[in-house]
Amino acid sequence: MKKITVKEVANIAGVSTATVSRVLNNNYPVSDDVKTRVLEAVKNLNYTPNGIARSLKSNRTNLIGVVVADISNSFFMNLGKGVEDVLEKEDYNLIFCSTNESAIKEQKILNVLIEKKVDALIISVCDSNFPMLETLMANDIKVVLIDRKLTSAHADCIVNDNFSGSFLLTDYLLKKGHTQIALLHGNLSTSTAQERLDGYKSALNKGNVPLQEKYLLDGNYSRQRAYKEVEKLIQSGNLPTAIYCGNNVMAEGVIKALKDYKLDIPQDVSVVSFGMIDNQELIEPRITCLNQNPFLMGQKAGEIILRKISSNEDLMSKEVVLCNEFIEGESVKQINLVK
Amino acid sequence: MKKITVKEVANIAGVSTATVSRVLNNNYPVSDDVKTRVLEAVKNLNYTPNGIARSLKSNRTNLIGVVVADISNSFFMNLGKGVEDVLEKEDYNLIFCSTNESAIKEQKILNVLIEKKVDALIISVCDSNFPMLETLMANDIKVVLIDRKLTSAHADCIVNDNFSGSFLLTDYLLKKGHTQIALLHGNLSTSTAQERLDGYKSALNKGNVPLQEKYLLDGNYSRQRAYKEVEKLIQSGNLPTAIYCGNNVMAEGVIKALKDYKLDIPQDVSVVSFGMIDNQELIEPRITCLNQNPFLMGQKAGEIILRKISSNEDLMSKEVVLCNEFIEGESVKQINLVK
DNA sequence: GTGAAAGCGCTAACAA
DNA sequence: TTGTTAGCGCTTTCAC
Repeated sequence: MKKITVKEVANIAGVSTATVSRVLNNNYPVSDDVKTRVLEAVKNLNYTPNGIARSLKSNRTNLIGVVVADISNSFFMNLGKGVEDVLEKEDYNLIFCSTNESAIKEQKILNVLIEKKVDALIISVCDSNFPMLETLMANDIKVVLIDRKLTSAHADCIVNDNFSGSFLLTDYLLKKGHTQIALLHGNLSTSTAQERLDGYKSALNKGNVPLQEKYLLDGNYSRQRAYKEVEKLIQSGNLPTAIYCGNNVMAEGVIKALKDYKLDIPQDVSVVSFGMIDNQELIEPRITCLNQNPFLMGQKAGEIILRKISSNEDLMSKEVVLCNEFIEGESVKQINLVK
Repeated sequence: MKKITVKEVANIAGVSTATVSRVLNNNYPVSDDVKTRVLEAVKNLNYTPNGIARSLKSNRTNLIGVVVADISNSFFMNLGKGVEDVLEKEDYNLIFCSTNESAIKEQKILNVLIEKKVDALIISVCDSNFPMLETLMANDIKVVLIDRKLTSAHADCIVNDNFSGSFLLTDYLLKKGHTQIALLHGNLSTSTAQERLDGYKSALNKGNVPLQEKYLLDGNYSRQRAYKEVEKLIQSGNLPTAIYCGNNVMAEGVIKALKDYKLDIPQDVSVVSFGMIDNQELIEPRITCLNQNPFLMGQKAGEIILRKISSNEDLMSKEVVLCNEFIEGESVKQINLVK
């Protein structure tokens, strides 16, 4: 199998390689006669240009890295779909990568993506301290942070209003009479987990409900960990009246654990979740939650990327904060207050 | 920002570019002295090799295209994770693409992937007639078909035992006394939908139950379409005693529709599904289904890809058929037979 | 309007 | 063990 290159096409069409390129890119005047001859040759030879060679010249790959914590979490999946929705129209291709919340894996992935010369990177960092940002920028890779932001550095980012959302959920539980509220939080080195923790604390504080260390549980944004933490609560006899799940997958783990231990939601334990679980509408009881919009997040990220790529000037970096929708289900019991 | 290349590194280290390359690739003898000098320079300059240039030379990109029908279907998502599980160890990166069951979109995606010079392609074709196969092979791209196979051409593929699985599910319904069984099938130009239809027909035939055209519903593997088809059944008063859902997402649509119309599963209608829905274990009643193993499918595909890439000889093309696990839930009612 | 030729950054054959 | 150089396939400047 012989490889077909511009050279072959040029030979067949009886023109130079430069002309072939001009016809294909349609960016310089070419006589109609020559044009048709070239296009004919292209067709006959079934020629496809080599994108790699092109990239080497142009310094653009049309590849965008999308790095998230957990590719099997539908939240990140939908986020990716949002990005794709915007970028595919512009003929970009996405490389999806999953860090599994490991900074080491993240580091490795980023190095590969730098080598691959992705034009831009959309990343959900697994630590709010992110030294690689400079390296990426030094390599002329546009970066947009998504869902999770950094403590210091200024970079474009799209995030949720985690603090307010968390405050709202906690406050809702308080209003329903709960004071024994466990927070199953994610990896605290992420801004999302940290801000949700802050919102929780703030609501408790406002409600004059003391914070109890035993109710701060680290679920590491993992279904399994969440399951185990609930198991521990049950076995220790420390069951709170409500569990606030820090994200969708942990909520799934919690619901499964309660189900397995024959505890009823909300009769035995109330449950709320930051983020909606898969097939939420098919599950009884409906879980009261904050519905994020990862697809929209992805779209916004895609749009920013496009803007950054096209306008080469350094735009002011921008923080987009998306609001969440509160969905009231039947997963929280009204507790009678003992006055 | 100056771009760092082998040249810079060579200059700083006081050696030739060839030597730098040799040190980096560690494939030719280099004196220890030189080696340390080069590595030092690499470190100081914070040099990362340009993978594009490398690819142009080596004719390998370490990029694998994964083309599926619907990236938001967890079945394909898990399939992708399986592929990644095997290939990431070998430093391959995946480009995920979604055809949305459109042959036109598929065509476009494939052309892009050819240009991008992916080393291999894992694809769930949206039509069992797949003329692009030749073009791909002509471009020296290794191809593995996944989940769906072709009518004619011989290509490596990993598929499910759709016929037997479908027969089993249908037969199960028959044994439970059902004779009015609607099949909500997918796009019949795919082998999966076709084989499942065949299995359904075959079981009916064996059970001496006549096939009823009105119960062959095209859901096009879409949640919305499935929902609408059920709505139509309900409104027309033609409700069968059982609905067999041709895949997981259609099952979701069906359950949602029945729920919205206040029809009880299994009291009013029985439901079975080819493929397990998301959070199946949290949903009441448990849906009787065939549990596929998309992750394993993905792994197998990854393994075949690796084998094809490393051994350059043309191996016999191979068809791997995976079996499914039957999971009995409580979504099918026993119907008393009128003798 | 078209061709010749340089060069993107890297690797490998050949020389030394 | 190390350096020189050609060339991967394409685009684009410069000349005609």
